[in-house]
Amino acid sequence: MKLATWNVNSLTVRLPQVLDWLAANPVDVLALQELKLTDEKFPHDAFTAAGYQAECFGQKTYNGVALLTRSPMSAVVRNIPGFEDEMARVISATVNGVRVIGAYFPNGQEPGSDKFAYKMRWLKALHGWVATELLASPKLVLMGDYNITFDDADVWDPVGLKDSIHCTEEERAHLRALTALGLHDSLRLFPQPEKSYSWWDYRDFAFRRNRGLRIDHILVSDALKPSVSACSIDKAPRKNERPSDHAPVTVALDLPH
DNA sequence: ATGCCTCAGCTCCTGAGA
Repeated sequence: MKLATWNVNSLTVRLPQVLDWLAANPVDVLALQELKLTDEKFPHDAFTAAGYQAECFGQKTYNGVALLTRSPMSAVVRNIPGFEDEMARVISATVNGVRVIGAYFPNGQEPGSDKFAYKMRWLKALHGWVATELLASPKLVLMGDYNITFDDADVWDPVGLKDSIHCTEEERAHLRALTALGLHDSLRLFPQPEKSYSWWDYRDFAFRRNRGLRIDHILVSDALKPSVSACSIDKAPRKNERPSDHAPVTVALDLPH
């Protein structure tokens, strides 16, 4: 079973690239973030033709998430139950016995801002909910655009960006609280190239200079960890014309069928 | 550096992203 996550920064603009990527990378599950479109505009037909069913949670202009799967989904849940939120950031479903959560974590803008405070509240709510989910569904994958780096290895300029958004100790403490639930950073279970990032600013030739951050993650639960056989970041779509600023991340699980 | 790109929308500028 292969799963992937990709912040596409407008599905309207990126749909052809998503279809191309799926054709070349026929994963079983793809979590999408930043659709930037409403449910009525979600391209169900295009994904059906590509062999995927979709559950979407759209929103106008900002946010919006979806899950694409080859097998049927059950128990689809939108956002974090019990956490009032105007923004469409989370969609979860059970696929082939695995609980899959796709999430677009808040950006936070700047430490000390209202948006940062919202990010902290959201992270706390996510933690409580995921803890409950793990009890009911030990085989769980939490993947998406976390908008948080784990440590300096995830940052192209750890000195210059120290304590800036995505790199603060407060954000990282929330990320560690998630891993403390028994979740594992899939990418670091395997050797990776030096300076592996999943996002690069559109400006200043950041991709060409590999000035990026690793903020898109796939966390797998204790129960799934022994079955993880690979995890990688696919930089190829970032080289497309009109790319998303994020690259997809893929994980492979060896699960009995 | 109040910049740099990119996207959506009450679209020819602004807000937000990260």
